[in-house]
Amino acid sequence: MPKLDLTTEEKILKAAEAIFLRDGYDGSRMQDIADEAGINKALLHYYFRSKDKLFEHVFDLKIGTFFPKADGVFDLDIDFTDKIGLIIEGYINLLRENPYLPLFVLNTVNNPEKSDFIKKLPIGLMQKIALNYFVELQKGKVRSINPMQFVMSIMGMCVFPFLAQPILMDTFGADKKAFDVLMEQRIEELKLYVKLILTP
Amino acid sequence: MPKLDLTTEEKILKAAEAIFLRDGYDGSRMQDIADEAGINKALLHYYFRSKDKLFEHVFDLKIGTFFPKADGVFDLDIDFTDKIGLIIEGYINLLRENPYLPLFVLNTVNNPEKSDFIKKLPIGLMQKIALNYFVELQKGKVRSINPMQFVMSIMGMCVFPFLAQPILMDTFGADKKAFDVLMEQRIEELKLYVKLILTP
DNA sequence: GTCTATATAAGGATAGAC
DNA sequence: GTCTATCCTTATATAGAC
Repeated sequence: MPKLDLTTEEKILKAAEAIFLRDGYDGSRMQDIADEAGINKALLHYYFRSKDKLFEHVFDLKIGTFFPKADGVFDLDIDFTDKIGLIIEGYINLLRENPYLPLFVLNTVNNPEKSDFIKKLPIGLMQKIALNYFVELQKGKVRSINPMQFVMSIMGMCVFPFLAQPILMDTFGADKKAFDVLMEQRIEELKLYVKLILTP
Repeated sequence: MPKLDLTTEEKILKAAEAIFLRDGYDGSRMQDIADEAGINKALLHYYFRSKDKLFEHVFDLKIGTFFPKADGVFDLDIDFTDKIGLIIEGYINLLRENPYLPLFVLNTVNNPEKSDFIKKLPIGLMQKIALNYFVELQKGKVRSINPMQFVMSIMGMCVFPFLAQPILMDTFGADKKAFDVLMEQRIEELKLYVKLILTP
């Protein structure tokens, strides 16, 4: 796959992203990245000095998309339940574009040598959801639950199918297309679950 | 940590499990496993021939615990909702004992070179849940949802916190003990969610 | 900036003594 | 069965020509 209109640095980052996300940090070879980029190994070091540094660049570029992006949602004049629904919809659609991202991030933060990468994660939305939940609870518009447990549940329900994609595809005899359809349908299913959980 | 009352083979398997689960296949070194077992590298090969073979032994030993074990549950004379509740309780308690297991399994099945390990997964319970769900649906005792999506959701809600444990501990400023308490509380929270989702 | 060639180290696997 | 010493391949990283 030629990327002739990109600068060398862009070619490297794009290739590194593909390889690191597919094979993980330990499983990736600088040679594989060079091949994917259509250049040679030495250039990787010329641009990024080391495998570690290259990895960190890739991580920084992708990290913004591990948590759902939904900054404007809480300014909308709709029910809290519908706001959560919009976040879920945006998140699943984002994961459909980046199916390998969750495993990549979770491996990184679970790697004892890379645990300080946790600090890079944008966890603001998680806290924002919990905060807004309490406001709604005061108004008596949502059931009394544990907001941390709720947020973990939302993320788990959105992320897990992508982590387990190979298992699910094998179990259901599905291909990539069928899996994607399943994820598209999942949006409405999860919106329903959220409504049932939150409605008092 | 000495394990003097174990046979050498047991010592190796125990050490290999610890290292493979912590560092993953690619991140693990035969030397690390030997050190952990208190023996030398050569013995690993004497007993298991290769790193690949050793890994497969560890995988086979642990794989039974990736999916919840709950064979007897469906014979009990209780509501379907309560059966699911028992499965969740058993599963989360199992994960509390094996917090690294989900990432280990998911990495393995997502590894292009180990994708045939998927065949080893005991997915029987997943199908059993879906099957029993349809029976209950006929009786009108549960809401009409998509059972596959539901099963994925249950697993995601149970498993995700353990995958994201380092993030959660950092975010909440919690230590291992506090995290474990959070997971214990999670059992009842998830039982509530299931009840709200399934009750017509 | 980009390449080829090479240094240096790490890691899996084996040989052979005990 | 267990050890030390070593082989051999692979991988990161650098040197130096163009």
